[in-house]
Amino acid sequence: MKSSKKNIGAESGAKKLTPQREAVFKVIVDREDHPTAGEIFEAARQRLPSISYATVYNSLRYLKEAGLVQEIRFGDSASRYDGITDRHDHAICNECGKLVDFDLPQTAQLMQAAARKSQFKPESVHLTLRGLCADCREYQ
Amino acid sequence: MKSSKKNIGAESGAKKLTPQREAVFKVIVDREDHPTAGEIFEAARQRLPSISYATVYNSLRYLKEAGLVQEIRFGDSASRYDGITDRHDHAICNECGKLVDFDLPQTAQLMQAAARKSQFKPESVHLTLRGLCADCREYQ
DNA sequence: TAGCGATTTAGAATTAGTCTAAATCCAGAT
DNA sequence: ATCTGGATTTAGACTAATTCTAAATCGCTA
Repeated sequence: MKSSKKNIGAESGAKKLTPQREAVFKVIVDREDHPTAGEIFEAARQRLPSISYATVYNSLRYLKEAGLVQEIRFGDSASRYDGITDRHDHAICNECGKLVDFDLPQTAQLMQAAARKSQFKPESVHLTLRGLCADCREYQ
Repeated sequence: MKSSKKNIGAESGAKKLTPQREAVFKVIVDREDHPTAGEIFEAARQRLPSISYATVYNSLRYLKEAGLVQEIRFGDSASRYDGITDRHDHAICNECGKLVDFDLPQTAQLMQAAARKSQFKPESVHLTLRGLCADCREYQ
C-alpha cells in the first residue's frame, strides 16, 4: 500500500502509465483550462468508453502522488486539476470563476519569510489573486 | 438579490445581525482555530438550540458577503471559516492539516505585479504556505 | 392588526468524492 | 503455454458537504 514506485515522472519509465491513467493525464495536459474530475471523466470517456468514475479518481490520486498533476481547490465546489507542475500561481475571477495560471517569481522568494512568520518547515508557496478577468472587467 | 446593505461591518449597524447570524459569527470569532460549517453548527446549537444546518449555511453566506468572515478551502473536504477579516495569509500543515494565520505584508505588495501578469483587475491577494507545522516537524 | 418581505426551519435533494467487492489484467514462475 | 499473486479497473453503494424547497415565523410599516 505504501508503494515504492518513485520512477514515474523521472527519466526512466515515463511510459509506465496504464491506458486509463494515460487517458486521464492526457485530458488534463491537453486543455489549458483546469478541468474538474467530472469534466475529466467525460473527456476520458471519449477515448476510453469503459472508464469508470472511480478509476478517474484513482488515477488522479496516482498522478498527484507521482507529481504529474496538481490539485487546485478554491471557493467553488469541485477540485480542479492542473497539468503544469512547475511552481506557479493562480488568478481566479470573482465574477465568472475563470482560473488563470501565471508565475510571479517573487512569490517563491517569500517562502523563507513566510516560514519564519508561521514557524513552519516550508515545502511550497502559492499566491492567489482574486479579481476580475479580462472578459469580465469589460462589462463592469 | 443584489442587496444594498453595505453598512454591516461599518460603524453604524454592527448590531443588525439576527440572533442566528450573531451566534454563527460569535462562534467563528471566539475560536482561533478555523471551524468547518459542521463544527460551527454544533457550537452555535449550544447557544441557540433550535438553529438549523440550513441557517448556518445561510448565515455563513450572509457574513461572507458582508465581509465579516472569510471562507477558506484547501485540499480537505470541508470549507473552513475565518473571523479575521484583515488581509492575511495561511500556512497549512501537509502532515496534520493544521491551518495557521500569519501576515506577510510583502504579499500585499505583489498584488499589482500579479495583476499585470494575469491581466486581472485585482481585488485581493493571498499567500499559501504548505509544509510542516511546529508539532509535526518534531517527529520527522 | 393586516400584510409583506426577509428569515428560519426541517427535511429532501444534489454533488463530490470514497469505499467495496468482484472481475480483469499482467508479469514472472512453472 | 499455464498458473498465480498483486495491482488495477469496474459498477454501484455509500458518505459527507452543501444547496434547495416549501411551509412556518418574525418584524416591520401602513
